[in-house]
Amino acid sequence: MKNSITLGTGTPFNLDATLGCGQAFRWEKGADGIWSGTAKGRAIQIRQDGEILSFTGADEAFITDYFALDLDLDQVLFSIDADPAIHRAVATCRGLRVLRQEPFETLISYICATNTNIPAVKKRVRLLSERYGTPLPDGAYAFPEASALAPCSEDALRACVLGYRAPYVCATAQMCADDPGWAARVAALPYQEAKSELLRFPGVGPKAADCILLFAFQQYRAFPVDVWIRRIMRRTYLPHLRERGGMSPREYEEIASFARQHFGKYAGWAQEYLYCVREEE
DNA sequence: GTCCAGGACGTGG
DNA sequence: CCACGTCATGGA
Repeated sequence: MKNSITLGTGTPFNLDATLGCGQAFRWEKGADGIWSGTAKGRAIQIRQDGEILSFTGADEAFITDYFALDLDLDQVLFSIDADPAIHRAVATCRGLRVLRQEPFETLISYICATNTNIPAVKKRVRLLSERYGTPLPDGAYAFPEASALAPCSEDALRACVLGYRAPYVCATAQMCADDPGWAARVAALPYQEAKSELLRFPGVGPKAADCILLFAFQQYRAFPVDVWIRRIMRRTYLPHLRERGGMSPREYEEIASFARQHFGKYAGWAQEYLYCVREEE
């Protein structure tokens, strides 16, 4: 590995938890302990040995930014540590960090992530990249630009096993290609307005919008509620919620606003720690 | 085979 | 406002 960063004791970091928790879909861990993946047009390999982070394909500034190593994690964890349940999650996954991902990739990825499971999302994103992304070293492919995805037919996208999501990806990619400033505009807005902007994209509902805001726009009050998080929140904090069933917009907002009140302005980080330790039953 | 998954959308009440 | 059915796909 060409480059390295030595993490101080004041910079807790857990590479496995960060790349394995399902926030990014383009990383794989090899048997040698090395994670291989792509981010923002780079093919990167990275491994962690205690305080030593070794990597190729990017410089120290890029790695520091992508993994948010410049953020005071201890202060974040202290602020969300509101009860025994989140305390346990933090103890288990300590060092998990919310990435700073690329907006268009995050937007399309979370449209592909509706009503499905993580392995299937990874396959869709991989196929989109291999077929419409720029080749990178070592047989990797960058996630395609909006201008590369926009001309695709619905059938071509359906062939990337997008299923019924194909027309959503098609229409959203065209909107982005026609409006290259969309991400900069969203980045400049406060949470609620930014969320309203994202909800204009076909295939983006409340949950996907919150994921995009959390993972690509550093809107840390965003609290995505999927079936896992709903289950955890019902079991731990909101026992009056129905046992199961779909989530109405009202219930989604009830859960998310409770989380913001309970965990504070870094509720999204709490969400990632809870999601990381999710269990069946 | 059945059930479920990082849900969103259209329709009818 | 709400409830409900539907939408492909793959893994358990």
